[in-house]
Amino acid sequence: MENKVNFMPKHTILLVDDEAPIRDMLAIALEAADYNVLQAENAQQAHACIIDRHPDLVLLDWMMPGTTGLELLRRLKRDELTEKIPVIMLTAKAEEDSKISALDAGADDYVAKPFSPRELISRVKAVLRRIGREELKDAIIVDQMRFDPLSHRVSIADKDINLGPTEYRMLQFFLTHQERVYSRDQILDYVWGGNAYLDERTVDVHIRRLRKAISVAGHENYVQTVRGAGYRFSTQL
Amino acid sequence: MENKVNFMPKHTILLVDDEAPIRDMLAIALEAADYNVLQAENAQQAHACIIDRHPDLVLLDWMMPGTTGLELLRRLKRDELTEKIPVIMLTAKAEEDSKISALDAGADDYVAKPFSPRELISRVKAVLRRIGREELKDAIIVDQMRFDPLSHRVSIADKDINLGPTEYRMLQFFLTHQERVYSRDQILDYVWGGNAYLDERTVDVHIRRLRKAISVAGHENYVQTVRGAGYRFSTQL
DNA sequence: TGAGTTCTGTCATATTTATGTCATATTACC
DNA sequence: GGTAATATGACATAAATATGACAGAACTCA
Repeated sequence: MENKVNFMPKHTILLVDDEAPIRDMLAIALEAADYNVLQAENAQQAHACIIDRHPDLVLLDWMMPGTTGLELLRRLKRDELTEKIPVIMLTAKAEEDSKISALDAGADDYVAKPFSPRELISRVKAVLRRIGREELKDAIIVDQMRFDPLSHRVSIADKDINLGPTEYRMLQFFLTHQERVYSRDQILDYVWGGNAYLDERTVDVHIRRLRKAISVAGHENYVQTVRGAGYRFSTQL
Repeated sequence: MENKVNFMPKHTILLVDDEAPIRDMLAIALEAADYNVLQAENAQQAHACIIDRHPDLVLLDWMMPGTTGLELLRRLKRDELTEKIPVIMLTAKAEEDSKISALDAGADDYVAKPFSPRELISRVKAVLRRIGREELKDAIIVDQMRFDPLSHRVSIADKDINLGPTEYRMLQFFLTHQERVYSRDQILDYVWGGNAYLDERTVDVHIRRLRKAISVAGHENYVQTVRGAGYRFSTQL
């Protein structure tokens, strides 16, 4: 059955396990559940990948040669850049010890092998749901503009604004990353997701569409062009 | 002879315990008290069952091999989908510790073994009464529409509306979760129950059926399409 | 039991809306 | 004024959603 996804951000999941067959098996299951899957076979690769690609969730094997999963987990939670990325630990046995240390170290959940792909996916879903909830809960208000992720509504001066999906994501990105310039490249990465190979000029067009849409009471001026560098959302005009 | 249910639907109770004899004993008692009983012998089964069948209440044994009852309880309370399902913990000893952790973790009540079936059932009743009162029983009124779960009736402008079972559940879901977008996936989860392998487009069709059914005095406009995200029930047009 | 009815999920098709690219205009900066 | 960067409008195409039809399940009621 073709399960076409609507075009909401496919979630990206990084799978870290030293055994290739297990990785492949899980990757297939996850892809069937419509996630983007990245793979790493050791902690170094995994760390690089996390920095690089910002996966939405990490599935981390407990036992690995070299740096163990637990150490990687600790490292992730120590770094501000990565601490928010949810991690599900995969443990070989239902050892009380590992469970406790994993949760202590900040894992969001753990799954004891052997587990069924279905169970894993329902855990993944649950964690993403929970994280998503915490992150996007609050409405963001700037001047007269109200951005409400829960109801997926944007209004300015109490009047609803109609945004296309891309403009919506773009605005959300800007609102959560104000006062900072982003290159077209970065914007493509964040708003379109890592693997979109698009013309950089496309960003310009969507910037224009966004500006047009929020042109009420001068709110378009918050989306600022930074010549030679990119764009910035700033309340300082 | 089928004993026709009076207008109150039977409550469904999930019984989680690793010892089959105890499960059977309790199941008999609960069925005698006119509940539907589901059973699970470990946390995994239980979790799948909860996602799948949405029981009205869970009776959860404290000690089980593998994932313990407490962990399952925590997991349930962390996930929005399941956090509202009331849980009564069953513990082997009247340890103050477990009592406290259980209630801390969000259990609704606590019964120490050994207990009499009668006692258990009165606890179950009490919890259901409490929860039920908070949740299900009041009619919901939106504009001219009246949704009455007790009589299982929906009317608009005093005229009865005919809904299929799925549309009824969908409307109930929307009415209890207004002003918020839900993806097709989430709607499938909530309205159909966890593991329905259905095409996402099916949601569209039922949305259309629901809209058609409530197309009186413009009430269909409250069911709103949010392009790229899902659907929303909102009284703000 | 079986005929009649309602309900469901899936398709194929229509309709609406969004996307990305271009060609061209405009702007900022030297 | 010249040049490179950005803005803008138009447009073909792609994508998402709406709709109508249909066949098989499930349910009703003799």
